[in-house]
Amino acid sequence: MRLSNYFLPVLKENPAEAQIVSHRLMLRAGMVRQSSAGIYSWLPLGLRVLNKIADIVRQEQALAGALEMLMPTLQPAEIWRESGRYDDYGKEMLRITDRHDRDLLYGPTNEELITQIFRDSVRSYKELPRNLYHIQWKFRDEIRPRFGVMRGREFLMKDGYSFDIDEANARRAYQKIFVSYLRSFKRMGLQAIPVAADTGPIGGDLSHEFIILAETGESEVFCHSDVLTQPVPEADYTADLTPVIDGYTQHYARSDEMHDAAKFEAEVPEDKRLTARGIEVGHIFYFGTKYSNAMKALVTGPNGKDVPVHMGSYGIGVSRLVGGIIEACHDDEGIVWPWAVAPFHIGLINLKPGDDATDALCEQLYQNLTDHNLDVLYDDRDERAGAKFSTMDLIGLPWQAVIGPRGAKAGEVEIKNRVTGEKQTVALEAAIKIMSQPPA
RNA sequence: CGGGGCUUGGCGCAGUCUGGUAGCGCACCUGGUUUGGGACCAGGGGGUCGCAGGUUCGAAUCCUGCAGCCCCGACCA
Repeated sequence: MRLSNYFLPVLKENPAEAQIVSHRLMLRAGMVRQSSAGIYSWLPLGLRVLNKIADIVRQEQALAGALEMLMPTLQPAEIWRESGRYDDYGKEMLRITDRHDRDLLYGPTNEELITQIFRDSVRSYKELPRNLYHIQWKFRDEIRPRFGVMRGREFLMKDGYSFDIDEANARRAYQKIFVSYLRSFKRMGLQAIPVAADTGPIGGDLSHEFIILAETGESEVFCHSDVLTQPVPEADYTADLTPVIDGYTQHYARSDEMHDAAKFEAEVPEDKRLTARGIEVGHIFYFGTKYSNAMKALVTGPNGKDVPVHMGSYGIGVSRLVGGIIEACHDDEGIVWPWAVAPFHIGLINLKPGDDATDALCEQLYQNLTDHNLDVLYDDRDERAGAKFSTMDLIGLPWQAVIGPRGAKAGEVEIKNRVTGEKQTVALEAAIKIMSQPPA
């Protein structure tokens, strides 16, 4: 992509309304614009990151056997009355009336709708297990939206739902998603800590929040530091996952909501106690037959009797992750994107557009990198060098490639590692080779 | 919803106390000089001061009401 053709409205100064770093940087880097409180437009650069995160989620969901679908944002009130949540949900739910005076709502989550779809289509245990998910915009009319996209009212969420014949099978479905979440966050360059979460009226041990560490996080995490060194498993979903899950869950790990100081001190040796702040980016739980009972989602079992299906639901805050990743990955100059979610891999800076040799070498490198399936943002604008450097640092692409008249004459490219700031001057071919890989 | 703060060109702000008809920096446009870390000079365009009402000869400034946004708390991916 040529920057001269792109829409990248960067801000030199910090917008007054943005208090936390990810919000400031997202506005400054031209990723989002606020529409109203907690509601954002995603500009081209921001949308690229959002899509990269969603694609990682998609790939990992597919490996775990989940199927993508797409449900609408607007749902009829009736099914929520069936489950009993229409009244329970309160003011957080945005209610809408159409021209025929029918009650609709902008979905804050999709248990009811997926349960309706499932019950209308599945009759036999032989069609189980199933795991269906979608990535769709949600709306929760938060009392106080804040922190940019981290706590928006409208947000993009991957939400998945599993259907099984009994609790034992549901537990297995839960484990698969547990593993897929560990893998997904890892691929995004994040260290996620699964912490025990409140299971509500269902009880049991099958609810976990996934929290990434960040200074500005809203949650406080208390855990055994060995949780941080647990291996992220291979995507082998035919294996017994229990040992992997136990590796994580055998140690104390809780957020402030569930924290038990006495238990923490009793179970965790002093030198292993980790207390840190974090951001909740995922939440999974098993809720048994809560919705299948209320909404009569029954299947006929092997014995010929109808039984309600056992369900679980699994959420990842896709739009929140954009902010979360920035909270975890930035420095004084701007964002420092992990390779896997970077909007572009490489920022190519032409220091002197109009200079024939410089233009030619830039074009050549741009073409070669693109041919290697790398995403390149080529700054071909007629701007001063300093402005280009600052913009590139701000938007945080993993590699910067700088070509000016000096280098063009020698056929050399200066490449900069955005993570370390380290620069080296190399020949064209070597530059391509180096920048094909994530910076160390 | 409770507490606090803010609202003046695209962005960041001053002016409000002590009413006199709007200013600064950045950005933008034109010309020139510059050109490896957010250039310089000259010229120029753009706001009636969140909205509504009131007081006054006169309101960004005083009064009343409303709205939006931000921060702290209770709630959430």
